[in-house]
Amino acid sequence: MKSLRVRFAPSPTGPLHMGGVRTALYNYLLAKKHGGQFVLRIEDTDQKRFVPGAVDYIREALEWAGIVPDEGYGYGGDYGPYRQSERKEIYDRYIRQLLDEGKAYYAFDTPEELDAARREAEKQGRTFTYDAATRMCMRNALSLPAGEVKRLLESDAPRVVRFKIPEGRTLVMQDLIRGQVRVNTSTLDDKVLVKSDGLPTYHLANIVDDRLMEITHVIRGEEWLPSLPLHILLYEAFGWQPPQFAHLPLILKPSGKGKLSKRDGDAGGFPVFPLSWTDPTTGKTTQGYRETGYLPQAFVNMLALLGWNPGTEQEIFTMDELITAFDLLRINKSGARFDPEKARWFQHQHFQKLSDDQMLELIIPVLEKHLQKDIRSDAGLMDYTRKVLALVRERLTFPQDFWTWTSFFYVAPETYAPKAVKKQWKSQTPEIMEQVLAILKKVEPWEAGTVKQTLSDWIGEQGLGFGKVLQPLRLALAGDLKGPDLFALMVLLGRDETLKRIRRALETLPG
RNA sequence: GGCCCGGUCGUCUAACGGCUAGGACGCAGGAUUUUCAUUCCUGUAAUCGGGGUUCGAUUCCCCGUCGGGCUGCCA
Repeated sequence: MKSLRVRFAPSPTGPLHMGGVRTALYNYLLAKKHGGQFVLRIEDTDQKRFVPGAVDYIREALEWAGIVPDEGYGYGGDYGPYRQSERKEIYDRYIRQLLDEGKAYYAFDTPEELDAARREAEKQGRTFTYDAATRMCMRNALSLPAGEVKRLLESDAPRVVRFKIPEGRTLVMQDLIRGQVRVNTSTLDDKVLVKSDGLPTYHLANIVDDRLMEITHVIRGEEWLPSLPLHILLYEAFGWQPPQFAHLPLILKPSGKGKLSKRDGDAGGFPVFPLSWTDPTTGKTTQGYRETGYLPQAFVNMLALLGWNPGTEQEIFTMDELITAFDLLRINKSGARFDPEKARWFQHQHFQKLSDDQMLELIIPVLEKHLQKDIRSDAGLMDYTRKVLALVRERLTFPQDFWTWTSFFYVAPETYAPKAVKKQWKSQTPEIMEQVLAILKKVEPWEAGTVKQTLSDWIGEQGLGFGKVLQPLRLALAGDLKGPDLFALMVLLGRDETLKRIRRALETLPG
């Protein structure tokens, strides 16, 4: 049995967008599910749009997400080269064949002439199409006298090769996601197959490569659906059996109209790229999911469920579980609006699945950044951090959250949240704190249980109410009215530090 | 404009032509807690419109409408 082969074929015109990662992911999942191969091919036939660094970005992004190609550019394989700019001779051979068989023809119209034709048609309220109805009025090998064509071909006159679309046929095509798609070939135009620079356009290169690389399933974005008839016709022109096609729905903006773009991320404060990207011309950096703190498994899980569902109520998946559950037929037909809130939720779920040690590993760099010192070599600090982490781990979504919840475990507060002070530091508070100070000085042993018991008993005796004592105490220790268990905080800080912080609050805050 | 593809809670989605249209995110309320957060419970809210086919339509067909894509010597 022939093995299933799929490919992801991005164009290196910039950073890979999350929609591109999803396309790669679906290809990968299908390949892994059926023991097939996932191929990475670089479609760089447009040299004008080539962006340095984009190819490396694509590979790094895929690897980060765990979508590792089995073969392709940078991964080896028997079907190379996997970069279209290195395959010109191959395309030349196939285009020669179409030319010889009269299925394609040379055209000499300049960009200016084509522009003029388009404007002219527009004036009459139509759209210009280079097709059976108009091609005899243009300058090409079909309309010009043979001698003139010969002269032009021998000169250095720019020329392109166009595909001669057969007229008046109804094409009935099969799409794995959409079912039957019908199109009449008369609505198609004679697409350029080879540009004046001698390189093929996407359409020709794509068909030839998919054939030569023995691709069995083409899974790509819906924006390619309009060119499916052309591709089918090309396979037919070569006498080849086309692969199976699946056109994925688009990822749409969280709100408003249209498909998700870089701008939406800037405006909505969420990433649209897997990794950060620095534009080589402007030098501007755009944050990626990785740098925002997303776990690759969360990113992948979120992406997988955007347009696909397992048919069960399971939402949290590992890559292996996705591979098992994945099915092309359960991909939706309609575009999916991206929801940044749900992305956060996936991240929270996956972050919580981490072991204490895994979480610690991610938190250490955050801590090092804030404390400006090496943590790993300080066994005491490592041990302390483990204890702090245990207190706050369930409220973390991103590694960076650790510091916002625990800075006061490491650094004494220098200021106190004004709103909290106003609400909890009343006129009788200093007096209460003085007594708390006295009690804490002699509590033995310095353990959460005893401290809590002693303080609670005292509060009961005084008839004060927990809030009146514990809230200002928290304020003194943490600088704000938030955080984990107060007694755990005191024990971890140690008696000296606890007393010190209370005294400082008494000196600083209004008496 | 032309061609093509879509339309179930605000969002992601489930539902052999047959239960009260289910789940998740979000939001609201409640419980727990010394606080914030987490967690748990409850609530919230949908089949685009009109025609058909059928005993019965979210589901099938047609029309309209809305949304999206394409309409380059880009991919």
